[in-house]
Amino acid sequence: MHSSTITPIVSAKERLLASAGRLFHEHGINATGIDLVVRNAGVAKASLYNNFANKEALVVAYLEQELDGWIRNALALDNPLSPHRERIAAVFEDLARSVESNTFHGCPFTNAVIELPHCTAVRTVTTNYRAVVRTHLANLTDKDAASISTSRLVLLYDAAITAAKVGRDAALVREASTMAQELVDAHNPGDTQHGR
Amino acid sequence: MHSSTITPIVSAKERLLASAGRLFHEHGINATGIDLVVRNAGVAKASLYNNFANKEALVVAYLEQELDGWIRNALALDNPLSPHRERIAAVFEDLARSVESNTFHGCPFTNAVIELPHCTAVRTVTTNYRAVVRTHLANLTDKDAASISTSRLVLLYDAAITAAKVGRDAALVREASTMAQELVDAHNPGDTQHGR
DNA sequence: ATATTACCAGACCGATCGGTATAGTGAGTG
DNA sequence: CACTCACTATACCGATCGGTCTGGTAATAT
Repeated sequence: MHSSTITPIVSAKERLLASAGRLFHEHGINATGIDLVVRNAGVAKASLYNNFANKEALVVAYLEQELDGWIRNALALDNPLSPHRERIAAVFEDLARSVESNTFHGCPFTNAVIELPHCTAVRTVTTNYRAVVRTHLANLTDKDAASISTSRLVLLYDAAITAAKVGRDAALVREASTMAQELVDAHNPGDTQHGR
Repeated sequence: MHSSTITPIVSAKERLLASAGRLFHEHGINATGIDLVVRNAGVAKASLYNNFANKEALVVAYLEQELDGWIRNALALDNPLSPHRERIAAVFEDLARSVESNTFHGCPFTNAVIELPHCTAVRTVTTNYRAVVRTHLANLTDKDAASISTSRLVLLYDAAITAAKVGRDAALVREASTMAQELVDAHNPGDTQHGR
């Protein structure tokens, strides 16, 4: 296929992924039937099975898309010239904002693992996601990814998401943010330290 | 009904709740059909609908049973004569053990909220559960339930559970435990303080 | 001109879902 | 004895599930 190919404005595959992204995330994976995904995408059912082997493959593609989005968002939020504590705070602040605007429906990976506890493909993508989060948090503090304080940041991020989704408590999210900043401060007594 | 009534060794309702407890928790609520619950309980389908209005009512009863079990377990684990930090550590240690023995399938309330995001009855029981947890953690440190450090303990408990279920990482659970103990120590400089 | 490709519309499939209805059993009570 | 009550067993219901199949259209490639 050459670059001159026009094809539809957006391909059936893209529309399906966009539809799956909305529906799976807002209403859950098991509660979202294939027919609904297809109708919502404005696409023929056959187009789904031309692009994905089955529903599970669609779910995995959806999660990979979410992982990609997480990375993009994380990089967009980060200012490498800011002090460590501010870079960390930005991560939590983004979460707190989405809780308050009621656009938060939980971590797509956690939700997927809970909805499909025996699906190994889901576990694999989720493991990738968690590694990415850990690495990113480590980068924000210029710490080795294996360090104890990185584990603590991961824990606080887990906590904030659960408190947001299950507890519906933005104050808890902000408290987690405070804890994370204190953690960074404790390891960087010089305060206004900068990233790479 | 007099006390002389024998009835079956265990009633159909009890067997249904036991069956639901196992299946909902291990395989998820949506993945567990009514027929399976009934068969696993060794009970007639009609007996289910004689005791519960519908599946949702069974789910709520299951969660109430889990809440009851959580409280009983928490009290059994607690030694009010131990120092605060040990009382807190016991909560996390119990969690870490169940992760390592692969008997941990996540928080039933978190799982239910994610599986049935639009069910208000599930939200209600879950809110109760979270209040119970908060109060218990506050009691373990003799702190006012509204205090900041109680919020932090709640966050660390959320974190430990998520790290266990999604991250499958007992080391993270233990790290959360350490953080909780440090938190208690910081607020109780006299160390070997005792409860009520 | 022809073959291929990507797509749409929708009928259709067997399986399973939550839930109901029918019929019968066995122990406890008046 | 008749009656109730909790229970079992199973057939059945409409709806929906994930997935397949047929048939047709429009654009591209050779």
